[in-house]
Amino acid sequence: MDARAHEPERERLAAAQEGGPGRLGFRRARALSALRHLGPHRAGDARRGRVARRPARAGRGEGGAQGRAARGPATLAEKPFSRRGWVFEIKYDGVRVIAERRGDQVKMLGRSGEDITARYPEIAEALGALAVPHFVLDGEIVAYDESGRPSFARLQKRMLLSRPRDVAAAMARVPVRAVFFDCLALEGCDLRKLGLLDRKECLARALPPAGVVQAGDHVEEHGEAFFEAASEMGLEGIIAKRGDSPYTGKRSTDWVKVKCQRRQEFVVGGYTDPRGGGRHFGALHVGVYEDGRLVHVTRVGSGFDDAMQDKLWPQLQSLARKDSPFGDTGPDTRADHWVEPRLVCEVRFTEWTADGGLRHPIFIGMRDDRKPEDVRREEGREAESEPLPESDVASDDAQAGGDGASDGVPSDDAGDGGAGEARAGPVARGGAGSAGGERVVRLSNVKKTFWPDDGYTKGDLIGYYETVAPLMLPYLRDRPIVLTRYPDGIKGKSFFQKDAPVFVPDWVRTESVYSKDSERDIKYFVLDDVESLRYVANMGTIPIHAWSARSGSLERPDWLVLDLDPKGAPFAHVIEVALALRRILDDLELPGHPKTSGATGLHVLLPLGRRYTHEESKTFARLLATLVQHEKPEISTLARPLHARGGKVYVDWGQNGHGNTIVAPYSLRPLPGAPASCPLKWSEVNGRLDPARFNLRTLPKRFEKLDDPLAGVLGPGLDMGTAIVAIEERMHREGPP
DNA sequence: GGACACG
DNA sequence: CGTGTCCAACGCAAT
DNA sequence: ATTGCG
Ligand SMILES: [Mn+2]
Ligand SMILES: [Mn+2]
Repeated sequence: MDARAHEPERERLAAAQEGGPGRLGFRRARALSALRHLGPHRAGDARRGRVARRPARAGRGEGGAQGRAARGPATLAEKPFSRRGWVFEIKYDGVRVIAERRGDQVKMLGRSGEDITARYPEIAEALGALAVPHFVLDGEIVAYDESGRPSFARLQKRMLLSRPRDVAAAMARVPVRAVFFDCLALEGCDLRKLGLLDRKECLARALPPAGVVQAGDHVEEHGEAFFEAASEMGLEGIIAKRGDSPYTGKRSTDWVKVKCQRRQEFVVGGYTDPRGGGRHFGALHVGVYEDGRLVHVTRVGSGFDDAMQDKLWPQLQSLARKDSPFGDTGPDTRADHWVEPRLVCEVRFTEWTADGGLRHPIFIGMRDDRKPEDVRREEGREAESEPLPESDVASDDAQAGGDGASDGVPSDDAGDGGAGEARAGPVARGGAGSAGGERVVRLSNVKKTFWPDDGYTKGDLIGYYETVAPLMLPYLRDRPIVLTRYPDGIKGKSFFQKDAPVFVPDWVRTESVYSKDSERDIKYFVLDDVESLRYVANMGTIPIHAWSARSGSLERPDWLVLDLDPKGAPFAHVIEVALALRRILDDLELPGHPKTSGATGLHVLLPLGRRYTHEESKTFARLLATLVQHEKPEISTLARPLHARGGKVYVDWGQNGHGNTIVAPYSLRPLPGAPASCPLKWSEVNGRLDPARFNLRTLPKRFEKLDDPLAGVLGPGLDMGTAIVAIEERMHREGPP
């Protein structure tokens, strides 16, 4: 999944080391004579300059319960060190594993000796495929987050599974690898009495340096440079071990851990102006007390969201003062503003710099349980696990938390499901700014490829929406919408966005809607005009999802939607179900208009004319869906769980509640070919219908000479009362569903 | 994509 | 300048 | 309470 993505980091680490002081001697351990007959794992493998990979740092503070329990109470060092005879390894944030292979038999044991082979079948398989048929290895199973860093939170999604079904499903979502750092036995030789370096030499002969199973890297002697590079990469930490130590498998006092991340409280003494517009402030000025006076330490501008800025801003205003509380120990320019030093915040960082600043400061949160006067520079506090502080003697029980980085791949209807990988794609600066109230979008990166298979760029995306704006805007105007953003194109990471960030120019309309769930107002985008549409397109928005209700009548939807979702079912069946629905609507004298979802499904919209509530709409939709399913029981279903659908078309009536959305008519989809959700005439709903034919390139042409077939949806609404009478008559004729 | 901080 | 880090949803029902 | 789904 992400193998590629890590390569650059690996190179960086290697480079950082080579350039480092004294250049690292990758002294190869002497090959063991007993094992000389084993060739190197790869032809010509000198393992030169190979260094650790694997960024780390999310997840539990402590390198995983497993590691701790099994590897014993390694002491914790405050500072990295370099020492002859010592070996330095990356501290992986994973789960301990002992893997044994005897010919065809592979067995993996967890920390307390439980058999975890079935839980990680891909690793067992990779071990079974190695050239060396007999071994016992000690290592760590690791999962990675989107940006390629080890994520204990992700790994937990697999740690608890046991049913083969669940495991198989999770394999695709949470790929894992195993990194081994020790070799207990190889080709029948017990290696446990050998020194660590010798065992690592054997390890390198059994395992490749990269892959689903890999030999963990290490360097000798030069711990500081290694630590430096590890910190640079955001790794969790390093472990130092004596190079000549025999295998103990258990507690080892000659192991020393050094963590990269630190955190402590700081006093807020001011803030800077934001560089762009939008935010209240750019960064906070923070410091600590030293000999009774407040000393400036750093600015910290990363880590708060808009909500935190909003919360902080009034407090900063009320504490405003003219001169710097840091005296002459900090900056004082026109862009700096000062406050009474009464607020305390917590900051995560990698290290103190020589001149008393911080490297990589990240704001964590405000702390009101700490008096500002008590805030001093602390020497030895390393960071705990990120989401929740946790006692050191943690058990292995799960706790979600994590960085909340759900790989939100929007699906809407019959979705692709193609989750994006984080790619090391080209990065470019650029801005869409509000030039003094001027309704002009400054487009950025218009040549960036968004659909690599088709060669369409972000400029094409924006151009498309500009072109179809006259057709599309009637379905967007006055409506809260939800963006699905793909800033790096359809293969990149994606996310939903409801709340308009503070930096959007004020000429883009927003509508505040209270969210019960998050207990706050969400400022939804509202796209009333082509400029606003261009603005969100420039943000990398591909699909636009629209509410069925408009501002001013948010509880009274304009339409009802029935969503026909295949998901394995043949498209011909979708057509057949849609036509059955149409016959029912005709029978009941109800209006209904079809559109493609843009993926593989069809939407049928019925005008409601703001006559009913969302609840009423949903109830009526369920009634209609039931009639359809009754009409086509062999090929349609009302069952939501995928496994219960049995290859039938899902008649989804449930997307008619408050706050539910549909892919807006004419909206593009993040799929190869750039298909659009395209309104249809009923006469087009037949066996020759191919949804892929309506796309970024072709759709504008289609509507040059075709009126919007969906227009009726915004017209007079249907009458449920009349329809229900007709339904009763129909049931008399045909029997109850 | 856009906001930071850093080198 | 370029680089890296952080942030950007929610409402359900089923188990 | 956690997950699956859209
Ligand atoms: Mn659908
Ligand atoms: Mn980006």
